[in-house]
Amino acid sequence: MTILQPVRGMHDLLPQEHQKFSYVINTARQLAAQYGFAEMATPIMEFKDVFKRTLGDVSDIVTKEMYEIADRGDEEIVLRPEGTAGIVRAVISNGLTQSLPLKFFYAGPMFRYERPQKGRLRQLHQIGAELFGVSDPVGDVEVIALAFEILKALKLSHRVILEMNTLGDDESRKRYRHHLVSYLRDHHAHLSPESQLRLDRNPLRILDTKDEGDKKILKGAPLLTESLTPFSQEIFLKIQEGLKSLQIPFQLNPHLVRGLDYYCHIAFEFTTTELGSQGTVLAGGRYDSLMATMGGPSIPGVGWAGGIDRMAMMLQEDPLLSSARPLAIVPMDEAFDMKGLELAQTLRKEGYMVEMTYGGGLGKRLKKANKMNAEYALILGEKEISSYTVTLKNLDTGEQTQLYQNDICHQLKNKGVL
RNA sequence: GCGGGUGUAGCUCAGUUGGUUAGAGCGCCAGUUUGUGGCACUGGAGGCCGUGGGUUCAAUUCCCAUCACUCGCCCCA
Repeated sequence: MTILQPVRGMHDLLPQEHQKFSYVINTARQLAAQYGFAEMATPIMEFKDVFKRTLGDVSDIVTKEMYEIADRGDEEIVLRPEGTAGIVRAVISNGLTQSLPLKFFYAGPMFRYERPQKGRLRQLHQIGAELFGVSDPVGDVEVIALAFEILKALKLSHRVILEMNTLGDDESRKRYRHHLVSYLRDHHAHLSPESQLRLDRNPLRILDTKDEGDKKILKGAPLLTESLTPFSQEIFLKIQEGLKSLQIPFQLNPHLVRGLDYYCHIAFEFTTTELGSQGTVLAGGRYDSLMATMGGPSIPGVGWAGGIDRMAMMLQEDPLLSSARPLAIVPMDEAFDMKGLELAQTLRKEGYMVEMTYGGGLGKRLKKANKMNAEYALILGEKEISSYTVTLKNLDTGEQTQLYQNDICHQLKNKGVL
């Protein structure tokens, strides 16, 4: 038990859980396609630089949460901690920027060296969508709409809240940072130690502190909205109007921020209270300067990433998820097993879900058929073989009928067995 | 990375004020039923009491460490 443990923060996805995973991914995949987001996949490993450039040298993700791989060469290689940087890198390295806009969807594992908790694994899984080359707020709305529809399709939309804020353009943010820092400096002594640190490094991050003392101080702090340029204000209003006209509910949260410099304008998060402190289910924003920061052309982008693990956890026992009931092939003796498997193959070709039963006599095999939740059993014994028939038994009612082996699919359909 | 909690059968959990063979329910296997399952009854298998060390005549129980999980912080999806 001890030695055979998985690596810390890595989980096995057993069938029951995997089913939920697949359900989340497939639902998202299907909707993304409908919205014109083309699925792509980038490598799980990237040069460290890809993330250093995009996430910045100071962010926690880069400074302490990356899995670095000992490469045989001297390259600094890491397991990707998030998806956007890899997509942007791929867009640049493959020269995809010739025809815009670009819309991409992805799903896959990410790795962060954090202390594990429920809903926070070291190997986490995300779905994500990115839209490049559209600076119009309608693009933001479309991207958010996709996220909302996915959550809705998963029946989670009424259990999450969409919180939104704007970070404005560079000028707005610069102005605001100045106001905020000068306000907080006056209260420096009363701030929490974390916030005191962030005051120099990343003052905007103080806004979403969980420290009660900090929160009190922040009540009197200047708001970002007050520093917004008219242009930034207009953009934010357009997004809000767009969401309203698509009937996507949202709440403004002036304290919602992003720590990274390339983020601008909209920042949004779908959050829940059902998962304890790991409440963010899906989050995103606009990152107009990211592509240029990485050394590509200056192309605006907006996108989001959603936590599959967290969404799967919120999924109720959905009847859609419970697997369909198979037909069970029940040879009465091992001598008829091969005959049974042939029958199984015939039926599978017609699209039936068929399970073989192995070992034991009729009683034991029916028991097994029952356990696999089969609706019908197809029994093959001495009598059946000699008369070229199969006994069809309804395992719910116990009712039995004889079918001819020839053209069995047709007879099954006549019996209403689909 | 910081602080708290937990770790006994496949699962959910009792229990041992330190003392021979550690229990229950569910699940699993078998039998009652060798051409008829579910239900019922009877029986059975399954535990280095997370791991390592210490204290002790004796540790699953007490102490320390460690690993994993978990709650909060940090951070984030």
